[in-house]
Amino acid sequence: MDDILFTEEFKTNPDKYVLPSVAINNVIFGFDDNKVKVLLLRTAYAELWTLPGGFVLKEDELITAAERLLKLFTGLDSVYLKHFGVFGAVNRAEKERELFLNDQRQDNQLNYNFFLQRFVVLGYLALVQYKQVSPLSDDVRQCEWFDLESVPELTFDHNLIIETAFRELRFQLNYLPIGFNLLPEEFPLKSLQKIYETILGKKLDRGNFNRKILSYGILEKKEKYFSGAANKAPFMYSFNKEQYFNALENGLGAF
Amino acid sequence: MDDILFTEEFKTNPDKYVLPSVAINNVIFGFDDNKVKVLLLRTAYAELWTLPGGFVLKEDELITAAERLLKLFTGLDSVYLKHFGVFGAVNRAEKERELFLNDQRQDNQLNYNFFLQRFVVLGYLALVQYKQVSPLSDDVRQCEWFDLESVPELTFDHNLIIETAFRELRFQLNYLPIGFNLLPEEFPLKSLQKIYETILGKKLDRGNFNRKILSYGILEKKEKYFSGAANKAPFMYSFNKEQYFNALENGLGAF
DNA sequence: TTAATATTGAGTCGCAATGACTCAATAAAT
DNA sequence: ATTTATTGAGTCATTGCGACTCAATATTAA
Repeated sequence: MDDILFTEEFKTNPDKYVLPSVAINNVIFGFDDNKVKVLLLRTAYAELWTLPGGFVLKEDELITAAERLLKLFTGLDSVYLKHFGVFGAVNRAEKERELFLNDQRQDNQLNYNFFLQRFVVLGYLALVQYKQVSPLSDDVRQCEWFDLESVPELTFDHNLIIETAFRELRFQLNYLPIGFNLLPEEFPLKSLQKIYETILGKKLDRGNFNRKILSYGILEKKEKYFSGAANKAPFMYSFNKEQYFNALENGLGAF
Repeated sequence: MDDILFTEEFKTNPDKYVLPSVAINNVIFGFDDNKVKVLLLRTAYAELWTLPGGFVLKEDELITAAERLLKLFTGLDSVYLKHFGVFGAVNRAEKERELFLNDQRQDNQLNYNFFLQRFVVLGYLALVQYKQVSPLSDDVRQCEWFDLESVPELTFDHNLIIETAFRELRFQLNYLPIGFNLLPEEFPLKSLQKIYETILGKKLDRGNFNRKILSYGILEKKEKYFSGAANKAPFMYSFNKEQYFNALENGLGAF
């Protein structure tokens, strides 16, 4: 249970339950409306938004901890989740030190002392299907999707963490299950193309893109249609899971 | 100073000086005699070898801690050094738990309790010029180069850490300053080719390799010669640092 | 002096992939 | 009927790559 974090017992005795000075932050990417999205969390203590995150319970494997947090904030399990970097700058809590000074409410102090410690943050990158996520929303915490291009100023060094995660995403574009994890079960080819275009930051030629992506033999054409627009309905496709992961091993070649 | 680690004061009070439950291990790669080498450390407490490593002093940046350790074990600073993974499995100290039980010397016990804690290890990968390294050797600790293919069983999960580092090395071959950091200032083209062949695990055609590597315009031909063998002396080359790092940004294309 | 050895330069050849195109047929909504 | 975007099926020139060959050169050892 993550919610040990919100008990009095944890606040007075955190090192009994979690690995000291180690924290986890998840950069959760989604894709919708032709834009890369990232899931952020409204903090209780300030106007700043923050990355969903938490700590490693003593009995948890690292990846288990990351999965537990992902589940907490999105409701999902078994999605793509991968460590991509560490963040432990000495001064990464400077901003918070000031913010907390301005909030003298007694019952927050214990928490503040805990959060102002120096942590080594393990960054985990998640790729999820936008529509499947139920962003956490309870009395204290609310999650919301943001366009990657309009992420506001965040707590700690979280802006840096997101930048790093996205650079990793771009770098590994041909080695990560990008489409597979970001798109729903069935999708038109253009959606996949848009993902590549967005991440690469450049336009791709439809014919060439289709020629190439289909040549891998990882897609299956469906008979179903998508409707609603004033044009011919595009064919839907789905990934052949087995062949897809097979092909990823060797990389999909560069776009 | 790293050697705080060897004082009584540190042994009784480690959390005062270093970040608790965080450790660093360096996988230090060199290249000599057409083989990839890795620097290992003889442990005081057992026959097993181990990866050079240590802890993060409270005032250290993470990379500073990794650099400090690299310096301690190799005598070098300012080489290529990069985080490549975390290792924090719950059971990663199982092997040591048994080993330590067999050594009941009183003055080792404090140390043992410290090392048997659960740590999250930050893996750093270093590329160094083999000949420039002065492997640490003092009363307690001795470093030695091992061929990557004949690394013995190591402490903890260090074999896994090395495997992961090498996979990263191969994966990033065209994006890392491989040759630049592994080779001496001047070298014959064949040496560079051998590095690529060794890391990729396959033979490359000389003509094609030279054609490609020279096409990047990152190498400068020197007039000097290398002698000693019963054949025409090869030309020596050196990297044009500026153009090299420029080209790396975009990757060197795949071999 | 000669033989053995590995480096070097300068190519060829065919194949596959890529990027930039074009043209026309099709289906769906207004 | 008109507008719109999807779709299929191409072309074409360029580039890069892998697998080659052939001959000249420098060096050491016999």
